[in-house]
Amino acid sequence: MDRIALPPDVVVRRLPLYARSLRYLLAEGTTSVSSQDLGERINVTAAQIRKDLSYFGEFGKQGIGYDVEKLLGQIEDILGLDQEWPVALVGIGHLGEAIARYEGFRQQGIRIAALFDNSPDRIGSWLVDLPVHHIDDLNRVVAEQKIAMAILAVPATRAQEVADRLVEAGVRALLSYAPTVLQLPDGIWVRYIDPVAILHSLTYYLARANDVPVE
Amino acid sequence: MDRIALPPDVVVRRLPLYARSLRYLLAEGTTSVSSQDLGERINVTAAQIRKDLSYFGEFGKQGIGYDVEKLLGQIEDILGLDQEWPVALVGIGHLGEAIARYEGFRQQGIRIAALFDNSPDRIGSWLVDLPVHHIDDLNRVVAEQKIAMAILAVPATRAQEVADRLVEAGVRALLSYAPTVLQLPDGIWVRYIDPVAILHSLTYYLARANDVPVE
DNA sequence: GAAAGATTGTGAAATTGTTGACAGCCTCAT
DNA sequence: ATGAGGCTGTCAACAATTTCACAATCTTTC
Repeated sequence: MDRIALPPDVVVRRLPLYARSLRYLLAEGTTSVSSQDLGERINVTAAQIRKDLSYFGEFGKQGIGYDVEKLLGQIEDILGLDQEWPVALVGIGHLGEAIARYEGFRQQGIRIAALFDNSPDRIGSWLVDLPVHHIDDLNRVVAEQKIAMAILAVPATRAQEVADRLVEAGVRALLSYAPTVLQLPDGIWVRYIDPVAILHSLTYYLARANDVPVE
Repeated sequence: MDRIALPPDVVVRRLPLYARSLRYLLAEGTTSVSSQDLGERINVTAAQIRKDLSYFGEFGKQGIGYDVEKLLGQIEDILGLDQEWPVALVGIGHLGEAIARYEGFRQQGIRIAALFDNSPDRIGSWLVDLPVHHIDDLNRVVAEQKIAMAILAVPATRAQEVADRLVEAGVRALLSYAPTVLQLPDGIWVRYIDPVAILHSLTYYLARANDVPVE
């Protein structure tokens, strides 16, 4: 059986950017786009786009390019965005609240489906039409709602413990905002969002900008 | 003149993680650590840590490892964290507010120094001891406070325009939360935080988890 | 309906990043 | 003092990723 090579993770991470750009193109009424044009919009080379897509099949037409709507649909299918994904949000502080209120998820196949916290002050309160559950209800709610993905917005000190409980409850993919690296079993996917680390990597270049004259 | 190779950007991005882990070790009272131990904490191989550090000098002792406090100080110096960096925050919606209120920045050399928005409702109001400026005051405030870095928390539709104005005002590094790729001149550093894109890359694996049996 | 122009998909080459492996050094125990 | 054990820094091998470059194919024009 002739199996195509599995796409590397870097490629999988770029697909959502392609999809996003195609959505903008579609909204602008553009019906067709070349790898060149698409690449210029997102600062990626045309060859890279073509190569990336080639991991999944053939989507373009020689001499023409890609049909925007069709390619978007195909990438969304690849990403599993033909269905809506219910997501648990754990940690309802300032950040958790901002995440819960963010409109951008729902429009893109992600539905914040359940909120959790451990503070008695917050449990039982409502936020954007959802009740805040105690974290002890994780197993039940995750099972009931068939939740496979979670967002962690808890303090670093609690992150590992919460992650363990999420995994035990059956969650298989995590997006953590906590500034700590989680130790998780195989088969669980994690990504991190860490603005402090990002800013620290930027200060490196700013601090050195004066040292390194353009020669 | 014997110049050492410039560190690749991947390496610069990892330094803040090393620094963060060293801070935890320091807080735990650990005085010395090997590349092996450090690596296990953050899921990075020992060889990678040693190689990464080698771009910047020699910091360890054979047979012993690294002095936690000293290495932390050295990495912070490399990253330019021996000084405090004032940062402009543009866009004071739910997200901007959560960012402004986040305590994690200040403790790590990043000071949210000025807030900007364009909504008359918000301008003039105060948030964590800072007034919200109109975005037209960008040039003045950025110059006055010697701001070199900014966080964008504006809608995607406004992001390019705001980024252009920031660059014109003299900002040289940007962290954008807007789901769009910015076009900026050379010499300006940008990083993106895009939770939707991240979740979409995770749905790929979840959607395929059933297809791909572990063989 | 033939030629010109555009653009894909893809092997091969080039580049970039990671890991292996070990000489050399340092400390501690005897 | 000397030997054993532990660990760094680095060169070289390896792996992953990106880019090149071009045959194949489609559309448009004349």
